[in-house]
Amino acid sequence: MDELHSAAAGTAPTLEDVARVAGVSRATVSRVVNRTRNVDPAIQETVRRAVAAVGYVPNGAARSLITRRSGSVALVASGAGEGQEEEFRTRFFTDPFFSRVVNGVMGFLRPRGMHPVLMLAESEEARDEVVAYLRQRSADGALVVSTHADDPLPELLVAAGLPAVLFARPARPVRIGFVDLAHQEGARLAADRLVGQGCRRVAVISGPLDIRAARERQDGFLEAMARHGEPLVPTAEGNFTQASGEAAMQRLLLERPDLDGVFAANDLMARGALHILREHGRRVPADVKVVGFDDSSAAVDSRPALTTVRQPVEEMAAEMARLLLDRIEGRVEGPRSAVFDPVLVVRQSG
Amino acid sequence: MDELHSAAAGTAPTLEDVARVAGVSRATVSRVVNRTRNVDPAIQETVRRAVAAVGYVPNGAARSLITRRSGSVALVASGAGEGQEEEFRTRFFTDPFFSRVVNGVMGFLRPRGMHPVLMLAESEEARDEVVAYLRQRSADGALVVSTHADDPLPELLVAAGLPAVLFARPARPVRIGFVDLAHQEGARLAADRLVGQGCRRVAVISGPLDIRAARERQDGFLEAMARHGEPLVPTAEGNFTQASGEAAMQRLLLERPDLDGVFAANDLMARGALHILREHGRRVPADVKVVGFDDSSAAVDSRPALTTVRQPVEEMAAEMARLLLDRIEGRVEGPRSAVFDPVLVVRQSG
DNA sequence: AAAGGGGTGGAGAGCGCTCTCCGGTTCTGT
DNA sequence: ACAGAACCGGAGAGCGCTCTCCACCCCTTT
Repeated sequence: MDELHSAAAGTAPTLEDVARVAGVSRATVSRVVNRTRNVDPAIQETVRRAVAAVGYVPNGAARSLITRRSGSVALVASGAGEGQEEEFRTRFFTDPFFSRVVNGVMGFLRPRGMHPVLMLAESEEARDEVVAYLRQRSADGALVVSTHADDPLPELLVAAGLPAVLFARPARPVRIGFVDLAHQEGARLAADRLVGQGCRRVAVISGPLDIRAARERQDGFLEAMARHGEPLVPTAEGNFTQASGEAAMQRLLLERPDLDGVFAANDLMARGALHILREHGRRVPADVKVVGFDDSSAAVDSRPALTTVRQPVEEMAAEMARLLLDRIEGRVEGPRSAVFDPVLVVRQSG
Repeated sequence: MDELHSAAAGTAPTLEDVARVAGVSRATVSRVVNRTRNVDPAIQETVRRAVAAVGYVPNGAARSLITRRSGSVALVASGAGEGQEEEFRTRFFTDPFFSRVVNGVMGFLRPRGMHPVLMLAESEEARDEVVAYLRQRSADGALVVSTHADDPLPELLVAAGLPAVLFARPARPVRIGFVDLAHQEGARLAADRLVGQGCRRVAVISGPLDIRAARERQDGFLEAMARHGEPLVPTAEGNFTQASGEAAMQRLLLERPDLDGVFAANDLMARGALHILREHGRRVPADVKVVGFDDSSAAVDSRPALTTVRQPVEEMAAEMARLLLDRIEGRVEGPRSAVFDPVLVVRQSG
């Protein structure tokens, strides 16, 4: 009640107010509130009562002015080539990948009292804003989900001495931490599966080859197929959207009408392939087997449900957050990284 | 170069440093940086040069300590009944709805130099944290995406006198702004469409009926069907996930094997219905017509693509952000709201 | 019993910024 | 030509907090 009253009074109570009510000094109240030093239990109780009475909540700005910590981290969606900003945004937000990253990051940050601030860095202006935001200490560090190979943001952050961790290994070697997946290994799992299921004429729907992960998935797959004695595998490039997967599948069917296996570099494109295959009268998995990548919600939602290579995005995002907090809180010095192992998840499509 | 140098020196330059280099007072630098009052052009130039030379970026905490603005707003996913926290999170993050809200909110906030901080309020503890976060002025207001009817968060925010706007009209009348859709009207569009396409035996897959929007969509549909002389329409309740839509469709087919039209309260459930219908040998739209709701990415991705009722989530989210900023910046006094009109989007499924 | 040590509360100095005043200069009006 | 207004830069007070000292008390040690 008092709380509401003082809130309605328009002027939020300060440490000073609590101190006056409790009959102690500002410093003592601060110590009780932050559990920063031993305080006489009786006084502690008095202070807590006073805090409750006036409805005190510490002012974040005043606190972070001196602690030099904001309690939040920037979660940055970075990438996009020149003039593709709009496309980047819609693609990024439509992909289940985004939600999974957010979910994983929040799962880690929340119990630690930290919060993610969403930012986009799809243009030079936006990148500068991200750097400025961090430099003005509005966030303690950055989690960067970088898609494009030649994204300049990681290097900008490193140059400015700002704590940052990437999702995906940077294209050029930069002194920065990251989490990543063993994409090639994942692609190998897909290849082994298709071959193991008796496929002899397989094809690949790749992601944009200027994205490292997309290239690694393709390379890993082709390499594994070569080892299986199939050096000639037709490929078609998509951009990780379902529509692009559909288009790629169309092209592959034209090129190789008798194909009996498809590896798509993500589930969304695999789902597109499924649609096209059905339209062309191919039964999956009877006539053609399809293996996706990611194990996103799209894999479960597809009919037939997708056999896919699991990328543990939530765990990776959580680890990314952990690496960043370790940096921020000074537990580690140099950049640290973690590479996760993919797992094959067998469902109906292959 | 200087910029990098001073950054590397570990101690960020302050207004004082810029003032010294420029040979003016702190106040003048502040005025130039903030364009807050006219300053002699020559001095402006000198100051700007000094700012660039030392690589100055204003400290956010110090600034917001005095301006009482943080430059960010909380974007809160609120709801979840007792003990359903986990389910709430996965459902929320899997639904394309979430991404669309984020996209719309960012589109509006970004040009205005504001940033969304993601928060979850699926438990009492989490709700208190959200309120505390706002009371400590770490965010200037809250955008609340509330799913559950008896969500206490809106009232908590109002009671604390905090600026907030909801996505969806609150269940109980609360003095708070919101954006919403004319759900009943949207459902009517769906009913008219199905009847207009010759459907005589239609069924409804509804959302969770303790969610206001879900109930309105169902009520609106049933009412419209009654007006069309079809008072008896079988319904099955889902929870807005594809899996629940599949289960609901199964039940409806059992109850009414001869149905020729289905209205699903969102696209995800409609997609589930599509799958079940195909498994049961029903052709869409030849045998059964299906109309969804939302016009999310799921509508476009489905085969056949969904005829659906468009909810302009991005625009609504942007409007929600606009209403909040109006409140924060004191342009309006009381809570203001906006209700959007749905539009029928015709594709293949109905 | 005197000296030393650990624990606890208070005083006070800032963190880096904005903003109100104030004094000085230049412009306007009569 | 002179009063008054308009304009512009500087000084200085604080926003609300944390944190370093310092003073004090009580307990231990010789």
